[in-house]
Amino acid sequence: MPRKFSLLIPSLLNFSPFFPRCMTKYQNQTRILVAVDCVVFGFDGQKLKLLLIKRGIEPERNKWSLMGGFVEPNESADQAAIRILKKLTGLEGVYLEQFQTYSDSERDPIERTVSIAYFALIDINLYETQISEEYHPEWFPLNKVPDLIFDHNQMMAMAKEKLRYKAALHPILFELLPPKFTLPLLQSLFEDVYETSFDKRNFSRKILSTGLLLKQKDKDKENSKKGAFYYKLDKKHYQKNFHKFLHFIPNPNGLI
Amino acid sequence: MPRKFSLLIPSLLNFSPFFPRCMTKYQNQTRILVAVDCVVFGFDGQKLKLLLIKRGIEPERNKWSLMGGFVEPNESADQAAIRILKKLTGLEGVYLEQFQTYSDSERDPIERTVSIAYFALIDINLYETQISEEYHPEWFPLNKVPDLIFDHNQMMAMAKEKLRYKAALHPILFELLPPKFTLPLLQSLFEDVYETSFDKRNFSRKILSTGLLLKQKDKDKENSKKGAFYYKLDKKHYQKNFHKFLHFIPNPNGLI
DNA sequence: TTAAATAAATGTCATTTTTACAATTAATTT
DNA sequence: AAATTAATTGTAAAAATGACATTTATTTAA
Repeated sequence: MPRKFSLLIPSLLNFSPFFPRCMTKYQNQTRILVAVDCVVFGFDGQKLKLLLIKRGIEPERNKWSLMGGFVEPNESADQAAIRILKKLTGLEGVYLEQFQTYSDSERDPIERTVSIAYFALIDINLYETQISEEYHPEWFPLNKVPDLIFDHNQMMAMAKEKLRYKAALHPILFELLPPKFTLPLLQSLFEDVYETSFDKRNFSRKILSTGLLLKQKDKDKENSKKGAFYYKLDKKHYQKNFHKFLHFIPNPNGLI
Repeated sequence: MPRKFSLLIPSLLNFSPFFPRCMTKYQNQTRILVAVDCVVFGFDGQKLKLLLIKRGIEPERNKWSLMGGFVEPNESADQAAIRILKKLTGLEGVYLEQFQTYSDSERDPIERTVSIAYFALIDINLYETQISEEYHPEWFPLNKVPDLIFDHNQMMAMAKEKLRYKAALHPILFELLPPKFTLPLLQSLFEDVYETSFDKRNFSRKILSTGLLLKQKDKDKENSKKGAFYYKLDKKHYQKNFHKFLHFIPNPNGLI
């Protein structure tokens, strides 16, 4: 005969005014530290990069890690992730998505901690280094990410996988670009994310057929003689169609 | 100047043998109850259904809820979900997927609890009622699910969404069927999941083109005069191609 | 036994989407 | 004015999709 679930048995004793305040209402249950960790992606025009911080203290001194922190008493994990991301990058309103919760009982050697992992996509141009010098953050290209603490390697690998998966179907990679961008830049971003190359003609046809982009009248003249037209996201169309399957990568098998 | 993250500051005091055992190593942090909740799907041949349990005690007595329980000291959330699912259904080795962690500080009125939500797909034929009579479980068709406790309505809605999303791209709905099934049965499952109807010819062409199904020599004679051939999953092909995009639902927009 | 009824199985054509592939254009540099 | 560079654009074949009806196997009723 299985034990009843404790979830179903809150202690009625707690309603007594004489009951010590430090006792909580579900009895005989283990309370666990809950943290969030953020896998922060950025794109510098050449490579997809990850923002990491360096631990200044023991244990694991000088090892790199994802940016994280504990969930505080009156905030949700989403709010904690937003707070932590702001602390690291100075940015608010960035694309942030919860992708997996890590709960192995041994994952943090100091004390058991459940970590709710998020990935963030930021416009790297808006990132200002000085804001978080305290944490010695650095950007690493994905193929040069150092060994990370705890299970952060695994988190990073899964975040990358989720990014590839989602970007094949939904217009999330635009979150990594500045408000005005060119098609060649967009293509190089996709190519770096999927570690492959696409045919220019097919790529632009696919992208433009979504109707998400508005061609601008001015060009980027920095990167070529001819110059490439800028595009902007059609914000309304973008928000409306974000959750639709857009199939940016028609046949992503083998790439994901 | 922002405070340092506590994650980075484990207390060295803990290494002292004189330090009280009840103190933990990350100081001044709030520990929180961590639970898992399972959204259990089954298909009875007609309708997609959800397995719910009825609370026998206050508060929220007589209200329905998802099956859940606290994560225990030496288990991961995955292990907790497996344990709880076995307690409810008697089944092991079922398809189980973590889909979202709910952490609103007010989500459980008794005491703050973070819940890691899973959805499970089971072959309803293997489910044996008597195993968990303790919880008064019942199957509900998706359109007749009663009001649930806490944020379980939200969990259920998101689980349904994730199921639809994933089933459009990957062969997960087979997990709801017995080892031998007919194409008409499979189609009625897809139709119920997406609340729509598909053309028989196009549906079977699409399904068979994946190469996942092996036609059997015998027929199901229960549901029609002519009888419909049984199919089985090609296990090797299934495992190999599970994560590929198979596009079962070619244009799922509007359905998801 | 024959006919009627039922649901399963199957095929084709038009349309759309995808893939593969190369020439032209705009601007700068020599 | 010619050469260079990278952006822009088009087309045809192949594959996938969507729309649509007839044939087949079997049981039941006449």
